Amino acid sequence: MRLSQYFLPTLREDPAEAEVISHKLMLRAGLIRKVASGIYTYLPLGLRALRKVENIVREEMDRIGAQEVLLPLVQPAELWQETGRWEKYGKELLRFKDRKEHDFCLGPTHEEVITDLVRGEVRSYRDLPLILYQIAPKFRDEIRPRFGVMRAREFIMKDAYSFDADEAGLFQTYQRVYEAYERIFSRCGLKFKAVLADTGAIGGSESHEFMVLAETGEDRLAICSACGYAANVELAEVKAVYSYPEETERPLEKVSTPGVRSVEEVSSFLGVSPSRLVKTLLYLADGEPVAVLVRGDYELNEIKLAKVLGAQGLKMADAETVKRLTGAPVGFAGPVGLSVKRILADFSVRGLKNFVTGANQADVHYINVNYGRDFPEPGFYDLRTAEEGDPCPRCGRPLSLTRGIEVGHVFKLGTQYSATMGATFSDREGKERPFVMGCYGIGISRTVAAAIEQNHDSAGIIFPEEIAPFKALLLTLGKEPALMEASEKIYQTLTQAGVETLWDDRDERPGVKFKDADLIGLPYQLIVGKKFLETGQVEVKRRASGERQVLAPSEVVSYLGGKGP
RNA sequence: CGGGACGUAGCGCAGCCUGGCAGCGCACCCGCUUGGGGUGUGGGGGGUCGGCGGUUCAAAUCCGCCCGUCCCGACCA
Repeated sequence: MRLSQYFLPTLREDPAEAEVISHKLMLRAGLIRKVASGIYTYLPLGLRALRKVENIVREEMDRIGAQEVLLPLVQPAELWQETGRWEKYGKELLRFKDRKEHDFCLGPTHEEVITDLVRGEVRSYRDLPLILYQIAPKFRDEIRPRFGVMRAREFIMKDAYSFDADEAGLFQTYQRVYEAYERIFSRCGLKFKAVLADTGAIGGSESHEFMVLAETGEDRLAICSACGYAANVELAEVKAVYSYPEETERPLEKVSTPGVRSVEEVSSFLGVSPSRLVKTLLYLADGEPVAVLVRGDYELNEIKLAKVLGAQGLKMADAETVKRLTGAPVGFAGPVGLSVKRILADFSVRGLKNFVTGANQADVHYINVNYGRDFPEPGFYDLRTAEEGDPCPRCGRPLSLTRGIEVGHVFKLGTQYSATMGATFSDREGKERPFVMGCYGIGISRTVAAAIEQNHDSAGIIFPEEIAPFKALLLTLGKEPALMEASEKIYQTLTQAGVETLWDDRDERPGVKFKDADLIGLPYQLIVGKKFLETGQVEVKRRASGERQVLAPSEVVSYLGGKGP
């Protein structure tokens, strides 16, 4: 492709709307343009990168025997009503009516559609296992789209669904997909980690997330370098043992703490370490009030809490509810005399004596609080978020925390969709059984963004070779006929040899061409300029290392791995 | 949805407080110049100042409502 005719609008300056690096670079390098919040157009260069990722995914999915289909983006309400998700899914599901006033939605995921397809067509255990996948747009009306295509409302996803006869089959299929994912992200040139994950809204029994390691990632990961345990912190079990020195219980006492609410404030006001504070958090679990006690220096994990409570919907009590339950404004809740029926505590509170809590009264805290004496002993559970240095739940060595971008997610679904939708097959004995399902996603557009987040420098993108839109950029520096002729010849030769080459044949100064070259980040830059006129040699610069070497034009093709004539 | 910021040429911004000719840089078009890291120079085109309403002799500027965008928190590939 000749750059003089290629639709590649690059920007000199960072667009004001972009905050994270991948977003800035994708806009500046002419990969994407925004149409509305969370909705993007892919320009030719961006689309090529997207297609590279898609093709890797396609090859690896096909390799494990998965078959590609294309499911509709627009889906009828009836299917969603069958599984109950029409009501449960929430506002991310964009609903609308057609001209006949029938309800439809834009597909945020496709379990219903695929299960509907398979229940109609697959009758026998002989046809199993079956893995179907698609690479297609999804729409999720995210509350807050951000970071460009990293968290967009419309995005490209590969979603796969597996159907097995039994749990053992699902186990094997899950394993095969898991391994395919490892190959996919390795081939994309990414540093990633598969971690244990929560199953969230999709549901299911076991799940792993594939995380691209990056500082800007929205997820926190707990990793054990000793035994290889890796989990999203939202899930990571805390097995810490808390040993508190023996203390005699001192008399309960009220202290005046005017306007002092947060753990930090109380801690510095009373001159007591946050670990001697117990915060009382009020939640509504399916509408029922619950109080949760967590040591002041730890963070409550809402996912763990929801699981312990078996609650579908869990939300923090709003200021009014807090006032109603405690009789005090937010910031002064405590377990002593609290009229909430259910009180839970994190293990970190067990054994703690003479701690500080709110007194359910404005501007007052209690000191020397002891459970069992001042309020009934609560049930103790693992309710806090894992922290750096907590013992690994598997081997006990200290965990380290890092950040990641979720690019893939695999779930064991079991029979929850097939059973509710009546998707069954005949087993060997002729008995009807529900399919045992799995589902497997990859954010294609997010993978491109994550790759850029992980591979860039101050000058621009450094595309990993496998997903680069082109392999090489040929830069012609100058207008002399000899340069243009030689460049043309190199360009033709490379193209014919199957080396995807973009030729910067524009009438621009060298500086402009170099800046754009580094910005768009193709792996190789082939420079034909003054030195070529002097020596007849082409200078090859690797974008990643900056390493340069000179080659005769005839050597360039084989250097870049082109096919011979 | 709560909290914060912003909306002026394609992009990045100034002007607004204190109402009075709509500006700067980049990009774009024409000329000359230059030609290995965003060359220099001369000329030129491009604006419902987010929208609607109000105040005023006069509104980008003051007031009200609305829309949009971005950032921070609860969702997810």
